[in-house]
Amino acid sequence: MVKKIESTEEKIITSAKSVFIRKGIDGARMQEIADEAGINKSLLHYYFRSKDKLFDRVFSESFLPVAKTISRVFESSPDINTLIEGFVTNYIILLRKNPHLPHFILHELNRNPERIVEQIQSSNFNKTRIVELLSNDADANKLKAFDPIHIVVNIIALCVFPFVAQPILQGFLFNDNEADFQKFINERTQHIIAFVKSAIFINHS
Amino acid sequence: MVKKIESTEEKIITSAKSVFIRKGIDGARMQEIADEAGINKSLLHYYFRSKDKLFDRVFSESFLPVAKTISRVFESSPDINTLIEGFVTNYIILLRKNPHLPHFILHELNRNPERIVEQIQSSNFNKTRIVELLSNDADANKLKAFDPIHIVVNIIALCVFPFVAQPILQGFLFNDNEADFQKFINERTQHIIAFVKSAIFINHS
DNA sequence: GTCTATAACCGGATAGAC
DNA sequence: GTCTATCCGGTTATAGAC
Repeated sequence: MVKKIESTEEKIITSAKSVFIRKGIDGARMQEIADEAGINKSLLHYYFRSKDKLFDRVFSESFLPVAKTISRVFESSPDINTLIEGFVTNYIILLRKNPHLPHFILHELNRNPERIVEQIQSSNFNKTRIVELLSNDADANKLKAFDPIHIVVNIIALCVFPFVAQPILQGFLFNDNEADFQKFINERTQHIIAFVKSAIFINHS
Repeated sequence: MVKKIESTEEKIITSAKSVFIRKGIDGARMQEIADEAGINKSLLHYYFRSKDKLFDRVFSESFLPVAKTISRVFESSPDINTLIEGFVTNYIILLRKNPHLPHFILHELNRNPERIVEQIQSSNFNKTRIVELLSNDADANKLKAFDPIHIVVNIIALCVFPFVAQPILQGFLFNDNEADFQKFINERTQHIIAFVKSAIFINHS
């Protein structure tokens, strides 16, 4: 592992990500971002001019990898089985690396939906792909007659929700035991794949 | 419908709910709450002393009905079928009435988990109930061998996620067409019930 | 590019008249 | 109980030296 020397700009982005994701744009303080980056507060303005512009940069850089990952799996899967396994596996890996990302994105989306309309467009996500895949297998009588759109939402919901709701699940279900929650997350990929297949395939073992 | 005359205190609570739920505690402005209630800003402090205390009141009043609804269904269901149907039906009704509530609760939970530990306790939610129900039917060989905890999380995720992610789903999947999204939500109760049953029951039609 | 000092602003909270 | 006026702390943003 090479000890990477970060430029000032990179240091700012790194710490800004950390602070914005934890506190949201309103809760974040420029001072805290500066402190965490080990630089002076006014340098933030020198590099990014305003809090809003810094936030925009952080949001894009956070959102894009997620959209890319989803998009890539959807594009490259030849059948519905591969799609489910690939999507859940890769998405959970991504979420484990960035557990607070879904909450951050959902929060800022709700606060300011316009901010990311163009981000969605630019990620050229092809939603018809899964509909195609599901339709093919449905024609072959292997699938139950569920609406493909609901199935897509289900798969994403099953992956994302535990991360968004970590505090409440940990409190309610695991008596605030973080280790038990992590164990739960570790089992999650296999569980979701089995659960979804069991739901949608006819005569699934 | 009786035209209810709200006291000043009630008017404040009503508008504070609306503003806090839309903006979060950090984004909310006392001035905006006062404007929406049609009263003077300093009256907020006369009635609730501080923004934090006002927020606490709003949060309890928002969170409790949700906890109560969940708790009631869990307690009163004699078997797993009734539980799934009752839970999904009642929960979606609740969410349709308060579409921004999940996002609000999840956001404030992430920002400040301690704030509601006591709320969770006071709702005396009995999590062992569903485990019992699932274990009984599992013994009777009617159920597949899924971990009950995952199933509980799955059901909640399938209900809650579309509401938390409304802007992103509407943008991605429905080309920003609100009516299409509402149609999707209308189908949701029946879909989730069918999907979950199909996943967990052996030889489900 | 980086720092110190400070301006400009905003928002929660209070004082006090009515 | 309700209002107007004001305070005061904190936060973003800028000016200017180095």
